[in-house]
Amino acid sequence: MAGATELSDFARRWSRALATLIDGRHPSTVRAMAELPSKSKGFIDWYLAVVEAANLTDKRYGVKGMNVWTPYGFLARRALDAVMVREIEATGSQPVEFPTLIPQTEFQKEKEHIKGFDAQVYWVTRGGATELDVPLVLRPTSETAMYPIFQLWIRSHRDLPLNVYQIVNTFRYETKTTRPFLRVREIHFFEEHTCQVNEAAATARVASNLGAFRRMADALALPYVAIRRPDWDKFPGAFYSVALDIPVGEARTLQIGSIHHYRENFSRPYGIEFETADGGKSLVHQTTFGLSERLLGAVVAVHGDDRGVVFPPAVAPYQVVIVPIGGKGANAPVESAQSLATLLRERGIRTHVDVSEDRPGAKYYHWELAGVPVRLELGPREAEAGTATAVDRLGRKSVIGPAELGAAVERTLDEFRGALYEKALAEFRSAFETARHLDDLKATTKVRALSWCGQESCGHQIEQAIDGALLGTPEEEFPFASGDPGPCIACGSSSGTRWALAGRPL
RNA sequence: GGGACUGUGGGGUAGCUUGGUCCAUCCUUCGGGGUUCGGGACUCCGAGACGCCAGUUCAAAUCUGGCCAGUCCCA
Repeated sequence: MAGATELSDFARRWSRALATLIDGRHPSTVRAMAELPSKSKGFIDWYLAVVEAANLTDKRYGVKGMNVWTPYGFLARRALDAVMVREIEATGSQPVEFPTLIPQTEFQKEKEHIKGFDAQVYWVTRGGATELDVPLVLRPTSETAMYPIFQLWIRSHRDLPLNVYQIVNTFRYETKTTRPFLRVREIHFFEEHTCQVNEAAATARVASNLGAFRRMADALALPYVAIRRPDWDKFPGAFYSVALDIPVGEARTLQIGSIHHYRENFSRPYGIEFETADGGKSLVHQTTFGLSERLLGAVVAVHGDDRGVVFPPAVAPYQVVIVPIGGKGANAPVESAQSLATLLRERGIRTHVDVSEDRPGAKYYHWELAGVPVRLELGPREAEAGTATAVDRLGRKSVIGPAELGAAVERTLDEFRGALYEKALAEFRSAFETARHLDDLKATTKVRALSWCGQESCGHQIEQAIDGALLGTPEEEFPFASGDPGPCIACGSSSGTRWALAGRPL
């Protein structure tokens, strides 16, 4: 009984939310207004409150790790998808979509891979009342779905490279605590899979992916570090893995993406072979590149503040909100606001006019919580003069117009993205510190750059000391890891040492 | 997998120790009216909850058991 009531209430709420989207009223509802905890006082409490208060997600769905994408959250996700699609297609990748279910027989072909995922796959074992002869896996990732087909698609070196990606939902039975966007059981997953003619070409594809990610992260104003994971922490079945990590919250790190070089590890069991130019046979070398809604969580975690979410323009559901202001006998200039919105939309700027009954101050708080990059205030006199007051989400105020309003708004958005990046970069830099002794790692509040000889036993000593993980060795230039690293922090040996990073993954 | 804890309107809570004063408190939210509008206005009216099932009892939000859901710690 209670269940039925909840469901209809739920349905009512969301049909109302969708209606507000369509008719241009608030798509998000401010919840827990006065009770946003402070980000500095407890990162995870703040994070959970913010994603709900800004109405990016509804986590009341009754299955652990599976949350509802609200209209507002979905718009952000769609914008994020657009960034990923734009950048990956710019590197010559094409969209595909493979089925959700994978036969056990295919899933088992690469033995490291299955060992790595066995504990966290969902199984489909029945169709109706019939037990399936071959149980089906709900894809945790799509190697084993795609590669039998790649084997059919690829016959000659002229079929290479094969660069394809898909954005689909994948499933992992997480046993740890789940968090909206950061750790979920139904993952909104971007995965590129490529087949290359040889190892060097695959290595070049990894580099190309790093470039694509650089551009995605720029759009999101997210500083990050690319790290080659130690052997014991690479993707199951990979030759090597490069992770994209950011520091987050209280001395934690978050992996926001990964790029893997498989060499022939999968093409061998799946028989992905081609005829070379000289008539021989050769196995393809494969790579993958994975991202997810964690990027959205990272955007919230990195840019958000005590007032709420802060969206970089690229993923903001609304890039500009116009607040018409009346008073002292004058009506709010709604018409002017609407025509300004039309002008901005014609330039491709996602614009919303807030014509709700709230007072202006309440609207400001609302849209700040929702993370809108730029607010345009439009009073009666401004409407007459053709100007507007622009305030960005970092609180920087300027008067724009009367000429070139559209261009001025574009510039404001762009400068906002730049300022957001600078702010994030300053915090990013202060999250790292060099460590010279194992003792430096104890109770650290920083991600540590340190010297490591490459031996696994030393790696584990480091992990124990920091109560976290040896993240690996920087794959790209990194300010805290340049010059001679000195002797290994664990064994003191000076031979073969490299800079490495250690931290505590969230 | 082992252990601990927690479930009260949409969100956050008071009440639980010591059963009755509770047709359940306060804040927020939601619907409606008036008034207001350059940083969370005010006011009036209205809506909305004891996770589920059993048990103890004259009487259960409160005690007991089971289930479900969630959180944290350990492996």
